[in-house]
Amino acid sequence: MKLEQAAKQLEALGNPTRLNLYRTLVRAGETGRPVGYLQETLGIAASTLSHHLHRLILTGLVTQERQATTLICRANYPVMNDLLGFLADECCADAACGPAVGEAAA
Amino acid sequence: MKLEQAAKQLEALGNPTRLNLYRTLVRAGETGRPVGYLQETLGIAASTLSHHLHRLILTGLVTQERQATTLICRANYPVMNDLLGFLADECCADAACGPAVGEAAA
DNA sequence: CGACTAATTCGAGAATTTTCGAAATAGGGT
DNA sequence: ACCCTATTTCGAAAATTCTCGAATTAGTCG
Repeated sequence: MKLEQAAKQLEALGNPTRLNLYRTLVRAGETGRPVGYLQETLGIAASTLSHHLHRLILTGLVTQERQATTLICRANYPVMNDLLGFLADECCADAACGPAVGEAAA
Repeated sequence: MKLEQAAKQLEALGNPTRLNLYRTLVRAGETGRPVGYLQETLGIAASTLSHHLHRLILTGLVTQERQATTLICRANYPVMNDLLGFLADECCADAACGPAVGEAAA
């Protein structure tokens, strides 16, 4: 069920620490960021970061790739777009949303 | 701080029951839905619904308006769009997102 | 192979969330 | 004014989350 998955992803993003973490990765782009760098940047315990990272990975929002001794984390853009699509999905079905559907005129 | 607010809204949507509730309202559009209708549709205790509704209202995602004896609930589209904007914000700053930014070529 | 660094897992306590039923409140119509 | 229905608030139990430090695992480089 798609709703369950979307809820899991939203929940994953619905924590200040994790949202901050995720945004850092989104900004980093394809380059990604090593776990250690994130730990210093965010200023949280390594175990706490690992926990949050794990949650983001479980939902598919973040991926990891080994590069020598460090793990590079990256935002998974397609998954994010999917989620955005899900949210925007039924929106505008009744106007009052964006200026691109029915134009109910002002 | 915007991030805190976004996290609160995402957290509000990050619960299956609430996401379901919210989507129902999004689909309903400007018409909105009475609390009682939602309660029957979702099949949860009235007090539980009230609690979830309260959270969505606190974050600004949902609004209520009295209509005689019933309360009409509506999705707050502008707030949702704001949230979507926040998420999509720094995305695409590094390509790999949509087919419309940098085209880093394969 | 040995040692060193990077990161995760374990264990645990405090705080928050989720859910419900019962009781209280709110507002309107008769 | 009174009652009736719609909704919220109260109180409370079970489950989950968040955070940390200590110990462990993973993998690389010499």
